[in-house]
Amino acid sequence: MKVSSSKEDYIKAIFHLQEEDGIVTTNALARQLDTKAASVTDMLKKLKTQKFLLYEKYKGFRLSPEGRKIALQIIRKHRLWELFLVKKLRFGWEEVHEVAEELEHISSKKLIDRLDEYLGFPKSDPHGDPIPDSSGKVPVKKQMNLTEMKLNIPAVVSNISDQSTEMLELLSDKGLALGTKVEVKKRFAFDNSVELKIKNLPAITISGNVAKNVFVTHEE
Amino acid sequence: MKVSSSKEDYIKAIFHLQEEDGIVTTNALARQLDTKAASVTDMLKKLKTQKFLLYEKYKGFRLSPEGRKIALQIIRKHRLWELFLVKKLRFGWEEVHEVAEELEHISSKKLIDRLDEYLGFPKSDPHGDPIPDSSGKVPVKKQMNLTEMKLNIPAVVSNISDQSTEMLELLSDKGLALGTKVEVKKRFAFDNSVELKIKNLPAITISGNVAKNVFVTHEE
DNA sequence: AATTAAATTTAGACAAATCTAAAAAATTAT
DNA sequence: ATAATTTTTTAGATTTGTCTAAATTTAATT
Ligand SMILES: [Mn+2]
Ligand SMILES: [Mn+2]
Ligand SMILES: [Mn+2]
Ligand SMILES: [Mn+2]
Repeated sequence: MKVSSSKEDYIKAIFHLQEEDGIVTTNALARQLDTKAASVTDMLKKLKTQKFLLYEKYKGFRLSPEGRKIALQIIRKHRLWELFLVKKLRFGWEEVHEVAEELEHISSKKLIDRLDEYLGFPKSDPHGDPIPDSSGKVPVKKQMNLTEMKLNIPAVVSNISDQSTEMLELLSDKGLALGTKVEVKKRFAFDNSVELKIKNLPAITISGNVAKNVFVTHEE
Repeated sequence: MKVSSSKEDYIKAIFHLQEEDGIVTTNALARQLDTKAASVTDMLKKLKTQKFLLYEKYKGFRLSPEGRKIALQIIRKHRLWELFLVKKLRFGWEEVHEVAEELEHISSKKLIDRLDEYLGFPKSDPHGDPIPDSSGKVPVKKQMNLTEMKLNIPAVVSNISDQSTEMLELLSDKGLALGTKVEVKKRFAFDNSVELKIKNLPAITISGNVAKNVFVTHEE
């Protein structure tokens, strides 16, 4: 029972939207997959028939346990390939996604398990996202705030604990948001302030007060 | 101007049949690709429209220069991936073909050139077949099969043209593999069978049928 | 509650790749 | 040179994934 690349992409996108927003809509999925709402509806029906999806028209949908299992396998492959590209083939972390979008559909299970081993059973990909293991279990990713981060390690903003308008305005002005990739370049013990670098932007400095509310993930 | 996986497989198969037999027929192609003659004809028309093929119905066909260029790129990718699987992921040489059949369709040129570099710009794949370089040039290697070898000259097994499971099993049993050093000690004109000596092993005899599928070179 | 707007689904069409069955052309045998 | 056989091509369907335009359902406004 093989799943087409296209179906795999749908399943994966549903999984991600489900994680982020809790609920997934036809339009959101169409936007994500760069396709039309009508095409999405067509595919939802097929995925329902194959039991990857629980779906009742006009009422919404979500992945079945089967679907979830497939999503995690695709995500595992995607992230292992991304790491391979960065670690072994000297790709930049910002250019690997597109290639991994293709590589994730290679079907050999042995290949991906050997790749995992070759990379030393890594816990997270170049963007700091966790890599599900062979059985689909996802390692809990440890978050830390920017005053705790090691220097010069790529990290991704994963959580902002103070979500007051004032804080969000400040972060927005500095170019920091959820998902922003950032590296801590310097830390000043005097006041816990940190100097950050975001790609394509000049270096910025934020106070320790701000830094301790911005959580990031990384690893490996 | 992207070419579908299916078209790439057709182009590659035409290239191989062209090399082996000089001429390619609709039926031979159908057999090779495990499909039907009618499907082949359909595809030939499409490949002609895209100028990858010179084709006149009932008169036969052959790759255009453009088609040949694409074939060599696919073959390059196929063989580099095979070597990667064997050298880096500890796959056996007999199990890589199937996986490479998928990997060869990954489109990133940068990926394949980096892989080439990572593997040290190898000249041949795990089966001893030459790997075209980035520009499509194929390293020439003067090979001869064991029925043509002069007697008592050290040589190295460089290629095995029949890669069926049965053949590989036989060779494995006799102690013959890629890279094995051998000398032809006697040749029997009656049936083209040859007697071989491999270092540290008793002399062995193989039939002319087997011998003509085992190719050797002098250097490396 | 009625109207308007937005989201979702259906109807009908299309391109790609494949198939079966039948027709046409080329080969081989008589 | 005719007839029989093989090879190749066409005709017509099917499957998968996509699209546009129109219809339907749900949600938001007045
Ligand atoms: Mn993908
Ligand atoms: Mn990633
Ligand atoms: Mn292939
Ligand atoms: Mn090979």
